[in-house]
Amino acid sequence: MENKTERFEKLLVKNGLKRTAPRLQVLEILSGRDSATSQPYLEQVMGKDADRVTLYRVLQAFEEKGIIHKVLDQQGTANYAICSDGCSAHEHHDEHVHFNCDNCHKIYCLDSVKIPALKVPTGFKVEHLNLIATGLCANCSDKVN
Amino acid sequence: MENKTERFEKLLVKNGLKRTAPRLQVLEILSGRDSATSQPYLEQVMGKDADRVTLYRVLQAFEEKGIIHKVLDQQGTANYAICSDGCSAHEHHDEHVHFNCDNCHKIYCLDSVKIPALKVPTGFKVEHLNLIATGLCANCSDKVN
DNA sequence: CTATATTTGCAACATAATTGCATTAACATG
DNA sequence: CATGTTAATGCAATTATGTTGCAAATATAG
Repeated sequence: MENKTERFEKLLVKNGLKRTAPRLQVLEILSGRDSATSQPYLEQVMGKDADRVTLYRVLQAFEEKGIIHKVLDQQGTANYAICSDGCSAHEHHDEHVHFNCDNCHKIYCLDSVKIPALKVPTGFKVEHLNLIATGLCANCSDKVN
Repeated sequence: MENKTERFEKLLVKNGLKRTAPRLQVLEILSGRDSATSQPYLEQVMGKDADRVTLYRVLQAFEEKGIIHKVLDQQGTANYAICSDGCSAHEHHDEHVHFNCDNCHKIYCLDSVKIPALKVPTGFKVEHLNLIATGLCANCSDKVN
């Protein structure tokens, strides 16, 4: 099996980004979680390993290259998840539903749930659809009920 | 025909809010626009008529009472629109699609477009759905093409 | 008109994001 | 593997955004 870090390094190179510590660290963290990761959380986990500004820039670069995608939760906080294959600098294909749990506040990418096509008024040209469901995730609905 | 300001005053009273200048002004501005209005825009338009803090509080009060609803655009900026009838302090019924124009950045409430029901993985309990479409609005797709 | 409770505006504070720039590190090249 | 070039980082300073406490002002019930 291919080494994870190795995969990340290739991913960076493929996108013309240098293989630096903060970038690899961000990829490690994001890949180790089952839900999207908030900017504040990343900041906290990275601690003094990287400057706050660097984190902003890493995330921005990754998003531009299509390595990660941003999801805003109901509070407007940015959350990031690694894109599935098929995203690129010019096109994001993250049109799956996101689920924002009211209890644990995690954001899940429901890759299996596609957003249904939509009929909009004449004149409007839909480019992307962004659907966020809120409620209780599988974990929390167990615990709460 | 009933006077607009009069209607707003009733709306405030009905919700136990006092009929103050900043509140009426916010309602005037919001009602005079065909799309949701961003917090920064409101701040700018109100200028020195009301303090920034007052605006925050007015918007917060209105949202709590179900007079307006908040929509976050793709940048995470708060935008506000007057609720259609049927919203109250305890329940918002703004589950229509919002359209965020990439060109003019306006946010339209597509009241006529309902969000289709969704099939989510076992365990997830959906409470609310929030669908934002991006692309070109009717105005801009005219001009651009 | 007056008493009372809300609401406002100000000031201070707290948090989040952005920019410019000098230093450092990656890596292509010879 | 030394080194020049370019990209990336970290720091400091700035700007933007949001929050809190409190005194003064104002809406409205009586």
